[in-house]
Amino acid sequence: MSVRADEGPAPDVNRELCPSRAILEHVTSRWGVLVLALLLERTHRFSELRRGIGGVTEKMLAQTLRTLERDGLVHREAWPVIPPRVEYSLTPLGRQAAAQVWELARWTERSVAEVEAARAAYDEEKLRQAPPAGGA
Amino acid sequence: MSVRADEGPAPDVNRELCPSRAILEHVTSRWGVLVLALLLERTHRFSELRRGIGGVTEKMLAQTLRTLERDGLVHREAWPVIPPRVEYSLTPLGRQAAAQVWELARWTERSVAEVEAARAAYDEEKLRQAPPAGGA
DNA sequence: CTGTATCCGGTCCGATACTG
DNA sequence: CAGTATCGGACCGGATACAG
Repeated sequence: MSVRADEGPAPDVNRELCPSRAILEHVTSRWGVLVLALLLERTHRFSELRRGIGGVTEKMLAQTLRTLERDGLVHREAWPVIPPRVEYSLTPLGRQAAAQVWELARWTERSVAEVEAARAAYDEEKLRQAPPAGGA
Repeated sequence: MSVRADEGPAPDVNRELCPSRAILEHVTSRWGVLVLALLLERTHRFSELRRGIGGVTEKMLAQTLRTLERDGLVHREAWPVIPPRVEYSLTPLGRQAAAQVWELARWTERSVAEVEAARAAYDEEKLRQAPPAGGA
């Protein structure tokens, strides 16, 4: 089984300065993932996102939304009313991104138990190899 | 169209302390992505990975490899010979992870042009809205 | 309600030197 | 060849205060 089927020459994975690095970091950023996931369901207001994501500060949410908006993944629509009303939604490109990170997030969720088991085994093995004097 | 078809209640996207967050950051980390991509092709030695990934320091490569190994994604095999020989490969779980991040990386590569166009449009719009005095 | 500006502590990461 | 130890700067991100 090869993931790299005949789908072209593939990304320039060896280029650390590749522009796709920035995009990847935006969509997989701590709050970026959660924002995309929420917007995948439906349009949300700023405060709805804030409540929907526990623990995010206004600064980071605004910053995350700006970045995703600038990348053309999120659409921002503001009504000139008092109090202000701003709604965020996904662009078509953003829906693609959200779908990808969503799949990755789902894989991660599915694998949590297996990963934690691997960590426990790794840590125990390290302990056996490095007994703290008197381990005999 | 909904990405969230009937596939269960979905990940706890609203839990920022979710253990899957750490896993996600490991596999999408700067060097993690590149390591997984290279190992997706075949087994590599430490120095091969170092050369294959331009710009990575020994420290970061070793750190990345150990993290992925501890998570059960990468298998490390060392021969007790002089000079030392260590080979890294993907575990079955690691192959799943690599496939996912590979897909995401490919989407990112495909979207670079569109994203950059969006950025240019965004920046120009911002300039038009914030003329630096005398813009008329 | 929807943001922006500032301060500041923690963390990451690169450079360097050293070890088995 | 395959790492580890340490240091120091850069940057991320949280808290707070303030603005439209």
